[in-house]
This record gives sequence, C-alpha cells and structure tokens, in this order.
Amino acid sequence: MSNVKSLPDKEQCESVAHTLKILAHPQRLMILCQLTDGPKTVGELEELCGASQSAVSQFLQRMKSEGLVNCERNSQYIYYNIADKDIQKVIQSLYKIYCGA
Amino acid sequence: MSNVKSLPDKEQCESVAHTLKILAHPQRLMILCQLTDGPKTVGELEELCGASQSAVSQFLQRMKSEGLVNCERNSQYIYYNIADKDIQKVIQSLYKIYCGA
DNA sequence: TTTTAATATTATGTTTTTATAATATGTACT
DNA sequence: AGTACATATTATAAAAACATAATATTAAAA
Repeated sequence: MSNVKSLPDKEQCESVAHTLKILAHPQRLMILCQLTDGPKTVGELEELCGASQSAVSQFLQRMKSEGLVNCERNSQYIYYNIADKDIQKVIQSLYKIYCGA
Repeated sequence: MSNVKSLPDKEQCESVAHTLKILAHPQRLMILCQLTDGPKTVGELEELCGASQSAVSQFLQRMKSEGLVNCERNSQYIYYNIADKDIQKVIQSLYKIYCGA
C-alpha cells in the first residue's frame, strides 16, 4: 500500500510543464481566457488580445495541434473553442487564485 | 453594474504568464512540487529532480528572487521552502487536475 | 471573374532559455 | 592552516521562442 498522496514523477512533470509552456505567454493566456467565455473568431481574438493577425493565427494553430482548441468554419469566419477540459480547469483555477474569484 | 465574472485584462495576463513561465519547466516544476512536501536542501533536490548542482542552484536563486521560495541555513546545508501561498495553490490545483488527486 | 475580407503559411532576424563547464564562496572538520 | 563538502556564481555555446513581414489560401460579394 502506498501513500494516499504521492508526489509527481519525472514524466508527469515533463508533460505538465509542456502544457504550461503554452499558458506561459501573455497573449496565449489571454486567448485561452477569452475562449473560456465562448467561441471567438480569429479577428475577435486579435482585437481582444492586442496581437497581430499572424501571431494569433500561429498561436491558434499551435494550440490546435496540441489538442487544446478546435475550430469550426462558418462561411468566411472561423470560430475557435476550447477543446481540452483540463486546460479549462487550469484556467479556472488560475482565475480563482490570481483574479480573486 | 458589471458582470459578476469579468475576464482578466492584459496586465493580469502578463503577470500570471510571467509566473507560469517559472512552472513551465520540468525540473523547476519538480522542485516546487517537492517543496510543497516540506523543506529540502539543494543536494536533496538535485537527487529528486535529476538535475545538476549548478542548474538546481540557479533555478532556486531565480525562484528566490521572484519571491516564490525562501531559504534557511543550517550549518553547511541550506533548506529551501515555498514562500508564496499562491504558487502553492497553483501546484495543488495542477496536482488535482493532472495527477488525479 | 475580379475584388475584398478572413485566415493560414512561410521565412527570417532577434531575443530568451537552456545546459554545461569552470570557478568561487562558505562552513565544518582535522 | 589545510582539506572536504555544500552551495553559489560566472561565462558561454547551443537551442528554442518571439515578433514581424511577406505571401498564400479560402470564401463571399460585386
């Protein structure tokens, strides 16, 4: 029988740290926060995050390839969503801790 | 009257992202996880994290300068502690989310 | 079918991280 | 004083992240 609470091992830390790298950037964090509020187009995220079109698109492609977001086309607009429940939980926790929920 | 729940602004995201950068590294994350379990010496952290003496010391100095940890000398050993309540909360949240608490 | 608007891709120069080696400092023990 | 052990500091080369500009794709509208 092991303890109820064991500390994370090397692999868990690598995996979580890899995920955290995505959050550890002001504009990417802002994108994810905005998406927790509902689907947004690339253009809306540009506005909301004060980042260039190219940057936002690149961030979104990266997050998509990592499975954090997904998207859906509606005519000429593309709506992005949060696809990963865990990331949503992390964002919520950060909000509680740092934005006094 | 504003909504109960408002989204973070640019400055909040910058500040939180800056903090997350420290967690977004496998060995730094491991160090912090280990420290949530109680004070540890540099040598112990080297062992537990599989990082070089120099690396661990540098990580600790950085975290100390950011106020995340503090330390206390006991003869030739130096014991490091978590100094920041918020980081402790973040680590706990991550543990719950990713290590199935 | 040309034009316009939204988004994606590619390329590139710059800055930041990261890893590592070498050296220094501080404390205890003999 | 001299040695050994724990920790800190400095330096630097290699790798990764960033910002930005230029261009391409896709879909609607005229």
